[in-house]
Amino acid sequence: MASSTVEDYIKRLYHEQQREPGALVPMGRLAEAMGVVPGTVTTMIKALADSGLVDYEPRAGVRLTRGGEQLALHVLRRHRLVELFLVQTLGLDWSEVHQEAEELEHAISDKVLDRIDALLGHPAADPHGSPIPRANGEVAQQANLALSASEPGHTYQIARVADSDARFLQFAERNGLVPGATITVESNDASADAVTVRCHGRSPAACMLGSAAAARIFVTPVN
Amino acid sequence: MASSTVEDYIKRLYHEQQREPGALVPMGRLAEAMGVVPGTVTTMIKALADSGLVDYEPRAGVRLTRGGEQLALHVLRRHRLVELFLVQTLGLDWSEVHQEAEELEHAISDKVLDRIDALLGHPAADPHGSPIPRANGEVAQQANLALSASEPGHTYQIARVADSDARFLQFAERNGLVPGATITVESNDASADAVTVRCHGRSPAACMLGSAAAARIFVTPVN
DNA sequence: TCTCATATTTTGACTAATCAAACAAACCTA
DNA sequence: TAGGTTTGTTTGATTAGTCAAAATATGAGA
Repeated sequence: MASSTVEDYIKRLYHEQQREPGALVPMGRLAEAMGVVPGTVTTMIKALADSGLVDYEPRAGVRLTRGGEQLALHVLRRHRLVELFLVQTLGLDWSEVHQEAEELEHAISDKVLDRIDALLGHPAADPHGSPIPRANGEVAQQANLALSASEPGHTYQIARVADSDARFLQFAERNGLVPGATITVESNDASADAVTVRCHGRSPAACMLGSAAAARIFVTPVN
Repeated sequence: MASSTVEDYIKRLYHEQQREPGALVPMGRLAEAMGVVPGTVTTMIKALADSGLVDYEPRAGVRLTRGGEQLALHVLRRHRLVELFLVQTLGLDWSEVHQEAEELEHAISDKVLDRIDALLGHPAADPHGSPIPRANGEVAQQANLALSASEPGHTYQIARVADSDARFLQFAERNGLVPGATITVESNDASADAVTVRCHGRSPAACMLGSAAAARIFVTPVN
């Protein structure tokens, strides 16, 4: 059984790897993501390499093996099902469930997870729009077009909102920037470092986001 | 924050102390209950004494302080609410929830716990009939008359069934020996080391339990 | 009250995960 | 390509929790 620390490293590595699939993740990046000093990551990664979960290339970086990826998907499935459960069944706010799920994902058995999955009707995505991996390790491809890279004048549907910052999620919710919402990009000006969007079916006028914020919202083109 | 190991020691100590309130629990007993060697308990208890959770009398035993008891009740509240939740909301069998709750009780936040409490309608007892401590630390007194100490010919209501052995719980359920059931003791013979009970409103004839099993069922007299 | 069995404590060692700080390699850049 | 910066690795320590086995205290019986 993988310890919850191991699960966290593997999950984080999966996450970092998503940005550039197949590439080696540098140790420093993983250290920052995990909130530990680089030396700790070196030690840990060598142990994970010994147990076959990662490929480690000294001084270059690290990458999940197939087995490591399966573990990551398993953890992610737990995390995302728990998040949805907390919103759907217990009525928590989507901005707070990420933190809660960080703990619960390590404590939940497969049996309980299956019950939750059934109770929720075998959902495909968590409250932030991220796909929930199936028990067999399949995952739907997730939307990867960031709002910060969108075209002015075009219309999109929000697919996914990065889930780790509670403040940002509250802001997004207040402005109707939630998965499923249809928006039109009014401007996306690199020099102003900002994006303006109009949210369909909403009374308030357009809202503006800095590009750092816009980079946390992922969309799919409509039509 | 108490680690989950600390929470386990405190919870176990509370449990051992229930048998004889106020008495010192010998180290050996706690070691056996925790499944560790005695030396480990000595070390751990000294640390718990330093943090004010227990009173430790070397070579005599250990006892919870008021603060330790509050922590125990808090852990127990989580444990029992989780058990009931698993039965009521997720449909698990009462024989399997104890194990599941052992893990979950350490991972659940107060916020989630409150939601569960509300969802279940602020229940007073877990699926095995043990009282659920209130958030403020109050607990109802639990039934302490063991079926093994019952009087032949008398009628009782089952209040509580010890929850740790899944096999026994399955047996109890099959025979209608669940909290709330009304039973009449037909015989309780010390020399035969067995108790025979008739379960009201049940077609099968009386069922028989060894006194070790009967000691795990707690009853309250009717009339 | 002496002795022995039993319970408890101590000591030394181990694992997992971490940090601080010294060290080494890689990589720019002039 | 020589130097300096950045990035990564090593080393030595630390904390929590544990075990094995040696040492010690307690209490009960003779």
